[in-house]
Amino acid sequence: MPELPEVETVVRDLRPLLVGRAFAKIAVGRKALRRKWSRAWDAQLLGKRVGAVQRRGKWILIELGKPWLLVHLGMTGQFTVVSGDLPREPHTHIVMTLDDGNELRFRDVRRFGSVALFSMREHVDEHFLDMHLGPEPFDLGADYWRDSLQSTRRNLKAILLDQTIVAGVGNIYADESLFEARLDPTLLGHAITPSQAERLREAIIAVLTRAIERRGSSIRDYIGGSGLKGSMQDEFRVYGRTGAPCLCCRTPIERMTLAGRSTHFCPKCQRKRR
DNA sequence: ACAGGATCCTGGGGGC
DNA sequence: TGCCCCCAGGATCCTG
Repeated sequence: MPELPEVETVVRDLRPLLVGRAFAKIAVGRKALRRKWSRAWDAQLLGKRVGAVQRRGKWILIELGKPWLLVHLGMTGQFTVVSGDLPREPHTHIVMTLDDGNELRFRDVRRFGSVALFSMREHVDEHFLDMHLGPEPFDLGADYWRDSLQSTRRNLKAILLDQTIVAGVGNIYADESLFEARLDPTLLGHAITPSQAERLREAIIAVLTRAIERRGSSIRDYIGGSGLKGSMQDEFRVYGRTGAPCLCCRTPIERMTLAGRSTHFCPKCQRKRR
């Protein structure tokens, strides 16, 4: 569900509500998330004060002095701070009561998300190294990006979804970026010219930046850290617009499966050229 | 090296 | 109303 813009929005929403707050109480449901909650983490969290809230790729990082909480929203995760008076919605798996009466809640219908505690920041960074998490899209070096594309025979859609090449892009923004760059999603990385690579790099940054300004896309489950929805879904140019006219040339948007994910594109604007 | 499929889950929507 | 099938902002594992 949430890609970089949605995760960034959650982080920006949570930051003012969490920094300086301490955890007074923890309640964890029985159903496991992608990582099982360790009871030992309760004691490590209680009484700790939040020092910082950060994002890396699609990951949320919360500094608690020495320990760090690492959260991934999966497909349907919601991470919000709300008044403790509000009823808990179904599928709320973790509730952390804050010292101001609010609650930090993790809700996730499909439970593809994960929440884990690391005893120190270095362990979080090691975790990212282990998974070979790629650079942030905004820090993508032009040379690194071009070389990454040209050294593989995979198609552009698969490359964009690969978190080890660039972190944070998911199914929606991969499609929107490819349209922005007017590139065919089936083009192979090694066939990309330097100028096409650069166009795609700039397109990713432009699309993600606009999406962050819109607080991300709320299609089904996504809400920000304070419960507000995003509005980027109103500006999709290809994602979810199968059969609808291309906003540039009126050609019906097509849909195909690539890298196991539905892929939306304009067959005319994104046509392969030679 | 890479594509494709299955898996982990739950719920919504469409067709019959 | 019920049932069945397909679909979903992700990531990982296995097969060919």
